[in-house]
Amino acid sequence: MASLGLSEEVKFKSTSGKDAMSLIDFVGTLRTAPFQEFGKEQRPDVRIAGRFMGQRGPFAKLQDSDGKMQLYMKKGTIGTDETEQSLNDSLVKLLHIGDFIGVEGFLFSTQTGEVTLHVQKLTFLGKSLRNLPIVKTDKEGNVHDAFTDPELRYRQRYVDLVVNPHVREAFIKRTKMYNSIREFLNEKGYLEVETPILQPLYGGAAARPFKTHHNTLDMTLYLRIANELYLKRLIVGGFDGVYEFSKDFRNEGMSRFHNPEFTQIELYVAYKDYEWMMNLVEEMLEKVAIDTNGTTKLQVGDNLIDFKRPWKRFSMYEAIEHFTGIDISEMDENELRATAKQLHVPIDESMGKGKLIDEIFGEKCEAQLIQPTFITDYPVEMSPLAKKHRTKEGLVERFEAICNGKEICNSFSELNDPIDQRERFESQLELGKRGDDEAMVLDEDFLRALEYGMPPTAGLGIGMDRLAMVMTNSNSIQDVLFFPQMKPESKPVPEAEAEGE
RNA sequence: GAUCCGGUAGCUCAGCUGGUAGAGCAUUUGACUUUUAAUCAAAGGGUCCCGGGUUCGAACCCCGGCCGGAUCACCA
Repeated sequence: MASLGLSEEVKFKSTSGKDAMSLIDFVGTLRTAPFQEFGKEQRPDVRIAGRFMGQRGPFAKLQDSDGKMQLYMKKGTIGTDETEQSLNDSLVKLLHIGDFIGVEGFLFSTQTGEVTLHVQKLTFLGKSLRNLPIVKTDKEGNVHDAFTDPELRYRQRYVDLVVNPHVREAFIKRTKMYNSIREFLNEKGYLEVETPILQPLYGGAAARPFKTHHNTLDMTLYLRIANELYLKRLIVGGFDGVYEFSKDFRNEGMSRFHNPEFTQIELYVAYKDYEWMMNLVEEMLEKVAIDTNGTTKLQVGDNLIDFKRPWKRFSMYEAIEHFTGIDISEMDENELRATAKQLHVPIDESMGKGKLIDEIFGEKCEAQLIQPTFITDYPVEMSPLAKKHRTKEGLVERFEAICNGKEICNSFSELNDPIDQRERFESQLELGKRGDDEAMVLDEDFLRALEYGMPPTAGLGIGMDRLAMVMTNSNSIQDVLFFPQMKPESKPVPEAEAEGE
């Protein structure tokens, strides 16, 4: 904590007559970025504002949202008369790392060639009472005293963002990713929509929900686990293409790939199928890679991943045969069970045919798919909302894109046969009765919507956090969420409370 | 939920076999008005995560707990 009292600082400011420059003057005025390409000649009347980030002799660093700029604050030169100069010299001595100041002066290039603002006017704008961790980088690019403790970084993201430029860059990339997708979909004429987060029935995925209660209606509501069923209602309503960036909530385990709240984009387009959607995904994610990183080739961990079209496509059976040498396409449940055992895939007795196939794939194939790859044609048991395959018995028209060993999207030709959909829900209910707590619940209103008729539709869901991890080369979902979920800090009981009321 | 690792100054970390709590940066004061992580000098700064236990003596050993990370499990 700074020993300099805040009141002292404020008093100083109020007596120094430095309010002449209004705050408005710093809003929307020049930032540091335009000056980084500065040449040799001086450039007058430059005004910037930001955090004071330390001083050595007359040279100081100012940091704003674009980066850092050097200031030259020579004693006795800031201000128009001696009184002001003397006050400013005192103010400079009182500055603390993290304080906000506004400065005005002329730009010049120092002996070492660094673009520097020679400060002629100085305005105090805000006080920092806490010591920011000082991260320094030397000529070789080595980082000293980095602010690295993950717990502190996540709990105090504001500090992380101030002192770790790579962190803010990752979040800027995340936003670019959203913008890129919006631009792509809007250009195709699809409508960005919003649907309920509080839902009386949770559907569209298999997951345990968060449950809450509405007082006035006196009813249970769930935080959505997906928005699929609502977007399809909109397709029934006549929109040709709708999408939503959807914050979804799943009351399940946490890991470096799972946060209880996360974001998916879901897209539904009428009169299309999953083949068409595969092409859209390739085109869109290639663009996203370029828009976020300037290239289709991204270094992710140890892997160089190339989003350039076209991507490899495997059916799930082909993928399993490719990685295990076993053709399971004609096997019944008992043969699949034997095969899983032979491959040392952990299984249990409750697993049906579809689950066994999915398990073999997940265990033997998924992690080995590094380059973006489409896996198509999933078992019908795993996909109660997907349309049955037009030629392959027991399968649905579904694909996932796998990248860096993880699923990044899921898509199918949507089931638009209301009778089939009712049967699928009913078999989900059967699974539920047999103890599958992930089985979907039957949504009568959704079925009613389908009964009015839904055009053939292609649907897509992309895990935005997973995609952001790839696009920013992040190892944990926490690195692409500003405020990842954490347990509360344990606080010592304040003394006032300990003394009683 | 399981296993492993970690928690010491604002930050990054040392701390040996259990024996007075340490460094660098940051902060404060003074000098310096210069450059480019780190000028010099001095000073201040600690619930060693919490609670028990063992011991003459615990940051260190033991037990329990809290928080975090990794891996696994779970999660289509």
